[in-house]
Amino acid sequence: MISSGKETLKLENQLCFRLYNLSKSMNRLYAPVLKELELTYPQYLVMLVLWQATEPLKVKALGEKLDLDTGTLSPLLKRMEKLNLLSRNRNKEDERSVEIKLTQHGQSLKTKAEHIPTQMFKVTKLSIDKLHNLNKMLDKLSENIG
Amino acid sequence: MISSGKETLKLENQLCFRLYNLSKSMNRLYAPVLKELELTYPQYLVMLVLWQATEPLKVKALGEKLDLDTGTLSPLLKRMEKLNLLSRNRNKEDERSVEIKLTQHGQSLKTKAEHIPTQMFKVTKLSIDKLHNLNKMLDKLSENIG
DNA sequence: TGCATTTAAGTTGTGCACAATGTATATTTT
DNA sequence: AAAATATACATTGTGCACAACTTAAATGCA
Repeated sequence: MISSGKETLKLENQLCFRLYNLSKSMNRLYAPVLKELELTYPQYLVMLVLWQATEPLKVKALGEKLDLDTGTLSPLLKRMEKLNLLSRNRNKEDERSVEIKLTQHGQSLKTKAEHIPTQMFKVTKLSIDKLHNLNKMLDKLSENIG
Repeated sequence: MISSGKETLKLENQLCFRLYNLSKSMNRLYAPVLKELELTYPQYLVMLVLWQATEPLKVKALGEKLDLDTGTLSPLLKRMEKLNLLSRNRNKEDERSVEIKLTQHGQSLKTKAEHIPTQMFKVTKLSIDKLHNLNKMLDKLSENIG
């Protein structure tokens, strides 16, 4: 039962705590694998977006895809530029925006990353059906609270 | 299909990205509600543990329940002590350990927090059955990767 | 055209997470 | 009992997240 009783304040009953812990667990799971590419987890997410992109992406577009604001993205992208993963250039047509492009090094990392999703899927020990089902439930939840 | 093909590196296909985003969304959902109690989300989790506890908890025990190490907990608990939420005292029997106890103020906040789980449950727009089902799937995943 | 408004990034400050290391106390081993 | 090991917590340093604010360029409109 869901009511304002004794049980509701128990840590173990909180969906948010499960998501918080799973997110941390995932991070820890990815960290050693990504270390081989010298990437942090958020940097990996940026790379995922850029590897898919067919043209330079503005910071704003990146932020929308990753649900991150410039307060997070600006320093993150600066660090990635320093690591020679990408370039940041002011758009000539609109000097407000900055275009993010992979460097050759950044592009070349894609090959080394291609095994990661499969490897991680195996670690979850989920069947493909269960994964799809879970994804669907999480998407629905995202839609409801996002 | 799961294989090392084109699709696997797509951001939208990553379970980890869903969890990462949902965790952030949850945080944002809780932030304004917790602000009324002057708590951050991790501080709220600490309070959930302490509100349930029948005796003072050692930092280590708290860390195990929350899956946080002392590098995170020590400064977090210090901030909470400063906010007059809890006290930190060296154990007389074992000077290595530190006992965490709620202050009266910390204890009194429990009443003000009692509406939060129910309120948050409503926001998710999930049925109780679906919530239980999702919780079960997430616990299973936790067990597999944790 | 001039000025207010909007838009795109960047900056500042706070609070986590966590790896790596340090410090002090307790326990175990010899 | 002395030395080695283990335990509990703290500290340092890096990298996010995000709120709040700033800066500069583009757009809208009187």
